[in-house]
Amino acid sequence: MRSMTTRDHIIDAADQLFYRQGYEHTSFSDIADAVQISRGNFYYYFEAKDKILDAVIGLRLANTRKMLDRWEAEGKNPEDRIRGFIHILIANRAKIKQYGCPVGTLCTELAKLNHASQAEAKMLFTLFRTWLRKQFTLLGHETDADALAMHLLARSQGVTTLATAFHDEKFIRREVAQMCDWLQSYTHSTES
Amino acid sequence: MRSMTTRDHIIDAADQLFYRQGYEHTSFSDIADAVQISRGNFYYYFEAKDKILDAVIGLRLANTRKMLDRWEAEGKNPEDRIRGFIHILIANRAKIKQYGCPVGTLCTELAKLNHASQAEAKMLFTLFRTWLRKQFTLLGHETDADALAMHLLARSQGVTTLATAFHDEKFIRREVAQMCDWLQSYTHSTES
DNA sequence: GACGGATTTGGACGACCGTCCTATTTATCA
DNA sequence: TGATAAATAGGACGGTCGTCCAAATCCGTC
Repeated sequence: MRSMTTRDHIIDAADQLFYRQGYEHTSFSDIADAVQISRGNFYYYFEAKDKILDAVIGLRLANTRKMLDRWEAEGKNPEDRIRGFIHILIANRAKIKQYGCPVGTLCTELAKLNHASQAEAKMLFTLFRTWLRKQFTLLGHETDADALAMHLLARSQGVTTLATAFHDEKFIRREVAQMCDWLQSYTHSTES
Repeated sequence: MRSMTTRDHIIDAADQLFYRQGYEHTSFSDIADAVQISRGNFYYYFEAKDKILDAVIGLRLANTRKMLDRWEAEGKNPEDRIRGFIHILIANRAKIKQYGCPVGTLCTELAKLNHASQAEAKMLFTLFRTWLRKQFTLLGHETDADALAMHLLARSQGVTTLATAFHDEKFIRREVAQMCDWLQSYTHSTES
């Protein structure tokens, strides 16, 4: 269907604009300009702005799930997979320096707007949390797997916030190395 | 001067509203309602919205400096002082759960708006960074004092982001305890 | 009590917002 | 090809935004 294509284009454009400019600061005109459709045509696909946000979150959830599944398939062992997670900071360092983490910044913005879709956005975090918890469980840390997952998530989030504020790429690399060390010490300390 | 009082009231109200709702999402009407003045009176004190933001940042800078000076005077030793920094997470846990960190969220928002006052907002982070660096230097970690300061800042920021997303107070306490452990291991490992 | 500057008021302004509506174009298929 | 539906265009709408301004009010001073 061609309509699906247009709809997807809208969601894609909104996804990027919400990330770069924030949800509220992005207007219909911004999205319409990016997709090259008229502003009015918009309501043929979405009845309100909130619905686009929900669609964008849905897209991100789907993409995140796909990515985590891929990591699950490609990573040789839990340690490698977690290291893969840590390294998104480096892979996305350019965008992170400019706009921060797409998940963290969206959740923070929605919290300030007291927006109805906070729960859906939080689900993005939950996806990573659950996945990381699983990896730590596989590493033999059943009892504190969730705490370790949250700890790693927090470390990553903190790095993105400061990297954005200071536009510091070396800082990202340094912290990533430290997180990998932390991970390694954790995986080996229980092996011995 | 009575005019100073009104001006200060405006800045105070804007400070709180910017924190709770975000800068862009806060309108002149919101501030005027909070201060109980007419919307038009606003421009007698500030020629544009940007100027209020600058004033708010200036207020936060002054308050932060005062706080850091107080910590400097009250803390018995560098370790105690850093522990004091870590514990703001617990002292402000209620607000953090709702709105995140005032510094981090402002910097992130301004980055997305590509706002001219990004540098001033970043200075808030620099204040903490410099202060922490000094404490770590006093602890005998001259060479990596700045890296340790940034590390601790990042850890704190990450905790605030996740605490806001998950509204989890226990998580804050757990991470604070961990950060204190981390600090302690750092202070004692070089003493021996 | 009258003057004059400081302060405050409330509304006007243009611009943009999200939303909605009605033509018009495009595609589908009997 | 003509009828029908899907898709698009573009402007109208009410509201709110930041901004500006002229009039009204306050208040210390002579």
